[in-house]
Amino acid sequence: MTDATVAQNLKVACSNCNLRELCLPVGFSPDDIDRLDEIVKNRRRVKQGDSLFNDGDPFTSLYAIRTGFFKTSVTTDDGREQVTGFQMAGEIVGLDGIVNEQHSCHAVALEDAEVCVMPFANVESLSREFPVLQRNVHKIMSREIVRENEVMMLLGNMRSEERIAAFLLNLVQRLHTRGFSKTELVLRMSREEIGSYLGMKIETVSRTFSKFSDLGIIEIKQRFVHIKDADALKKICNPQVC
Amino acid sequence: MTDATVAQNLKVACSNCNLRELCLPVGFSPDDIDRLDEIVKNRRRVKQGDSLFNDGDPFTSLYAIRTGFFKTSVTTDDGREQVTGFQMAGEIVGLDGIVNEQHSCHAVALEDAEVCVMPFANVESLSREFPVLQRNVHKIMSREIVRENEVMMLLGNMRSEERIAAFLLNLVQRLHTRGFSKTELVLRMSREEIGSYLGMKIETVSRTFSKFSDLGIIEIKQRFVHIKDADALKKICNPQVC
DNA sequence: AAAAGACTTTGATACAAATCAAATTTCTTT
DNA sequence: AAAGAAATTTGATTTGTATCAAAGTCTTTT
Repeated sequence: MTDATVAQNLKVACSNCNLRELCLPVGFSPDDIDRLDEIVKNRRRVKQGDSLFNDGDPFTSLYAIRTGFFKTSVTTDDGREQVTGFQMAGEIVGLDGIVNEQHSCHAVALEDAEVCVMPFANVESLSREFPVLQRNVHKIMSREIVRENEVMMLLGNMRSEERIAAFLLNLVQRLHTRGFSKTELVLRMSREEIGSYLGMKIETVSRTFSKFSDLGIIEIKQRFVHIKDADALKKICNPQVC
Repeated sequence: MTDATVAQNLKVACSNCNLRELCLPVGFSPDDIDRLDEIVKNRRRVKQGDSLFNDGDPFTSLYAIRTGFFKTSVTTDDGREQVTGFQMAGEIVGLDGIVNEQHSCHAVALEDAEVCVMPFANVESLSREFPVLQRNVHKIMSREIVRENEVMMLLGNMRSEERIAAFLLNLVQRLHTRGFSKTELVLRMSREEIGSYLGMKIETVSRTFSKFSDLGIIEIKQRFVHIKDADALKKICNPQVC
């Protein structure tokens, strides 16, 4: 362990982390709250473009994102990439590694990031002790399953305009939960990565953004997006109902 | 509780269930194995075409499939259905319900089925007591996340022939694990349901089967499939490598 | 500040799969 | 066993998105 890591350890404390409500359970009793800090071993910085873990890496820990933005992706043997998700502060990555004790996807930082390293052995032992933490871990995994169900619906049933609309609404909603604007956002990922996530080619992503812009639904300048008409986006996602 | 349910309770015993290795952890000590039986409250029969649970139903239990075959699906407000998976004996359904304490998908029996009802409260309390069970529950959820990642790859990146090839190989592999043939299977789902799962229309599913049949890769008669050339299917899934 | 490189947008064309349509086969009901 | 309904297959045509191509914009390097 380097001196830098040791120094960081002093700061590691879930008990007064401002993200706690996002990533850990509420309802811990005041007496037990300090025990929660055992869950995090240390923090780790990941530079933009670097991997937090790769397909095939041995699984040891889950990672709670403190700052920064990640993508996760799977790749075929012949080199095709499918982005499986974009993760932001307060979200957990690494759940894919539990089943085979090794990771089956890549997690790459899309901007400089810092994560809390939670050795899975700690997560499991504390979960046995604290039912509220156990329930939280189960909910996090279940949430991921439900999210992926929704992505399957996007990929299997929706046309490209619906996919982009749903994507923008989802991003801005999650950012809003974190205190950011309801209407403005900065895309941390490239058009290519958006396309990979949504099963579209880069040109189609670009054309769809342009179309929404022409229709006055959004303003878009590079990676900056202003959602001018969220209702229109909702209508596009869900044509019959709205 | 009806008399029928009571009678069934007498038979419910994970400790000598022939599916135990599929659905529950190995490595339980002989002393503890009986405790495992507490996890199942009772069994429930589900007729072909009936729902085990529906979107919106309150979540109380996970279900281990004893016999029969299920599909799970999500639906949009405007009525589009996306099949999210097909489940067979030894597999667990209901994980989607944990996060919001209500189900977000439907589970429908594709043939007469019987499931073990595992109240989630029991699963959680026994998990706290038995680390090997806790680990198993985590693995089951992680496996589902990894499976959905693979489906995202199918839907986002693969063409229809690749999807069908991967689908057939996956089904026959899971059946083989359960002691069935490596080369012959009976599809329990309609062409429509296959198409919904794979993001294809029924006509494309049919054409793709016909093409594989013409190429001598499979024989197909209605729902019966004989895989004559598994290597060819693997080659189709993964063109560069094989 | 110029040059090089990466990323994005826009246009023209091609193609895989969807849609529309009809025939065939299988299953269900009487 | 016949009639009707449902599911599946096959054919013809359309269409949404991919592909190919080129121009434009932004970022990084020298």
